[in-house]
Amino acid sequence: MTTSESNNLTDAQNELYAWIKNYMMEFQHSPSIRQMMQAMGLKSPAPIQSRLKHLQEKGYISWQEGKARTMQIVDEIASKVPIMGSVAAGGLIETFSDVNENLDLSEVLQKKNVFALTVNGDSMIDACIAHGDMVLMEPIKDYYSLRNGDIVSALVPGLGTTLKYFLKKGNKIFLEAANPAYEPIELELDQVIFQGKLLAVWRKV
Amino acid sequence: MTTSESNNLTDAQNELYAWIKNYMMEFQHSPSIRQMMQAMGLKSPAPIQSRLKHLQEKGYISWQEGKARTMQIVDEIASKVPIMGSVAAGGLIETFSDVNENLDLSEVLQKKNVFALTVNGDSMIDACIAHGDMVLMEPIKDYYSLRNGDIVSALVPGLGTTLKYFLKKGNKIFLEAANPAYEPIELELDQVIFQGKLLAVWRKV
DNA sequence: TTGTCATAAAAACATTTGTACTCTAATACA
DNA sequence: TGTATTAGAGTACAAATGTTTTTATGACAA
Repeated sequence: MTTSESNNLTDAQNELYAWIKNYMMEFQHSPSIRQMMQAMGLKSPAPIQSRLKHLQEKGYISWQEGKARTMQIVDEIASKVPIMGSVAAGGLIETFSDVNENLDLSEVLQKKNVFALTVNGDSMIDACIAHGDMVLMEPIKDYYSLRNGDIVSALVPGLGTTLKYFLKKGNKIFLEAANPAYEPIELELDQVIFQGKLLAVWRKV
Repeated sequence: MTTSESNNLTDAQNELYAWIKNYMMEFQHSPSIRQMMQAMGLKSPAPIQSRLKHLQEKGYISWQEGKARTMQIVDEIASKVPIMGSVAAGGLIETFSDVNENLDLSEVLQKKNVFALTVNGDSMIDACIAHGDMVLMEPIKDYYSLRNGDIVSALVPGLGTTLKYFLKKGNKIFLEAANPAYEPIELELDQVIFQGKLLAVWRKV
């Protein structure tokens, strides 16, 4: 039994596990044993079964016995992460409690036609949106669904696309930065195209 | 053909589609036709076949012909979002280009044992981590893997868990806030337990 | 060597499962 | 009212697939 990784899997098991995760991520369903057989360069399904059994015993995967392509990756996969509690950023009071909630990122991603934009510049820095952040946006179906204070990406012809607070006063529209160094932009409704409304911010360190 | 939703599906198709999405989200694999049949309260697979065909024709799902449980939801599901370009937050220069990259949140989530914490307070505000944000953390296997400048969640016995910059100077460890209003905490190595290292920040609006 | 263990191949088997076909009931429409 | 269309039930079938069994091979320790 040769192991090279720091987990408790053999090389063969590791290779299979990695392949499975990849396949399932790409195709949204489980591969069949014969597919895995081919991918691993084997000529019989038996070795795969054995490896799968080990992976299952060690808690990496599970499946419904006798049912085709019913594997599951046991890991909290995809978009759910356990919330372990809260950290004080200041007060130093809270402690790790084993709250068993999950942060579900897919909640946001499931909306129709969500798209992402890379943030360029620091005009929204006071809203804690920094240069390099990814903002997840929802297409704006209806101008009237916008509320004062929403953060929107707006296309101002001749100027480009910008991320700003939306503010409506009477017939005027103001695009305000969250950084006092930038002046608000005053516009008529027909001078601006609203592309999206901010749903979430994502920053990878 | 009775439709009630705003999309172009019949009620029956809508119900099935919703059920499928749910099933696949929960089990990480495709249901079989007979499972759908039961879930829809039908006694024959034919109607499901027909509904699936319609869902496929309208671009909602796809599958590999003849292969069991190989459905896919066509939507950008789960953790990938198309990156539509960049927005100026300041300069007003960039324009929507149809860059065809994807923001892949799962890249971070795939790491082992990632967990999330709710941020309490404003001591990291200058690092653009605000009260209420969720921080995604990676467990720290090895103290020596920490680099100066990493953001860590640390348990200081008697004080609690806190989110701070990690800084090591000689034998001393400093936990520094990203807010000048807070004093750095000076500690010995054995006075602190490092729980996690910051991978990403998530803020839902 | 000998025996044990794990892995791989090969073949066979039973079940699950997608698909196709026919028939009936319900519905829509002229 | 009658006809066309659609949805559902029932059945049958072939392919895909998980599972089992038997045998062979190589590594390793006694």
